[in-house]
Amino acid sequence: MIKLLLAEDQGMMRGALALLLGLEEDIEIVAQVGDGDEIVPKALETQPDVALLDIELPGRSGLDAAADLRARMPGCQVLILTTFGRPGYLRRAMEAGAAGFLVKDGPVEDLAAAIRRVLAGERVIDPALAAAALSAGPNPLTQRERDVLAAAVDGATVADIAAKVHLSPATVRNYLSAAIGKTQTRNRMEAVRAARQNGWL
Amino acid sequence: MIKLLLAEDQGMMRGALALLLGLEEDIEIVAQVGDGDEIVPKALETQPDVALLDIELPGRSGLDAAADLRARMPGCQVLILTTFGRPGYLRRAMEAGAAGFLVKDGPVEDLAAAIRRVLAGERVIDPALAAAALSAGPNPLTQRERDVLAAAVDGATVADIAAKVHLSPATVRNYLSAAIGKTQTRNRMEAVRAARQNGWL
DNA sequence: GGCCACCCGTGACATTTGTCCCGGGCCCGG
DNA sequence: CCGGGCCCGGGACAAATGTCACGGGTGGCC
Repeated sequence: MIKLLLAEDQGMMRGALALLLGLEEDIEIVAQVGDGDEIVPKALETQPDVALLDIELPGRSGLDAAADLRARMPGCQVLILTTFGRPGYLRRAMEAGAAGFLVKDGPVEDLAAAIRRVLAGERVIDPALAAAALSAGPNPLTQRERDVLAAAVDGATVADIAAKVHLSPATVRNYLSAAIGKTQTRNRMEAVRAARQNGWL
Repeated sequence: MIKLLLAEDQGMMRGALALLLGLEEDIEIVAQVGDGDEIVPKALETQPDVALLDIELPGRSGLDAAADLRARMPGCQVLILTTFGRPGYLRRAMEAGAAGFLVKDGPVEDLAAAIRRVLAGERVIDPALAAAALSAGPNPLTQRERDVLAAAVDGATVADIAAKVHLSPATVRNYLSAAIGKTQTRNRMEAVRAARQNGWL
């Protein structure tokens, strides 16, 4: 019996997946969570064999939780299930020690199969996605550039960003300019878009 | 037996819901589509009793399709199922003649129940959402303001927008200014954000 | 007909944004 | 020790953006 932890914020999706996977004879859902902060505690409590994690969750990101989980429960395999097949996400998932990476676009049938393969020690990754991740190259943005860009997401002015990140306005503009240059874009908004698209955030 | 059409772009979600609803004794899925343009043709072909529609789809929006469907198949009830409980979405869904509006956050159990209630002639709407939709008031943006704002989503410059909408750059700036004023925001990005948040698009 | 809302455009203006060049500090690797 | 990277700031300048006032056109409504 494969013991499974399911982390997914959308109630309907979580419920549907739980029911679905529960129908499989060899799978048992031992925990369901809708918040990233609950993943590790619940896992330690219920000792699942596989953790199926969404990336974008309230609280901690599924990727953060994955790294933690690998460190604290090496026997538990991590399978990432996400809406967005962003190259940077895949890269970070691999660095966090995930064994597999699925996008929610694919057919449901893949899911149970992937869980079994992951438990058997295989790696499960969409080949097209892997190619995209490799061709995209690593994240060119520096830590501060990411911070500033992240603070600029919803139309904040330079002053707003400066306040949020505790920096001088002048410095903020310098970082923004650098980020715009590295992303090969023409302004803040495009830079944010490009960074998110690639999973650089 | 309730004949159901299911429109949802995420393969995994669509598959999971289909399997799930298929387990109900009184529900039969007669069609599954992942593209907004396929909704009406498929419905005409399969004659469902209820259409379960996502809003954000490739091709036509689920809301557009809903209006069409109501006009061409008055006997088919429309149930909107969406990730985002935006006031404007709910409003538009009602105007399009939808009988129900569910968000994907809720529990799966609600779904089958909602389908049956809708078929019985009831309206299914989250009360909190209804209140929000009423308090938000109607869409204050004019057609052109929406167009311009929509063209500005991903960081396009004034020149880009002007080209996309076939207007003078000066005019574009005026419309943007008006939209910013009406949304009570400080710049393009915030205006776009506010408009999307409210479902004004 | 007058009023009003929306459409489309111009010109002028202040502010914001993006760029470049310049400092200084820190730490790491050669 | 000397680069080179990242961190943090300042100043100056051109370009883009947001605002305002102003034209004219259309069409609906009273």
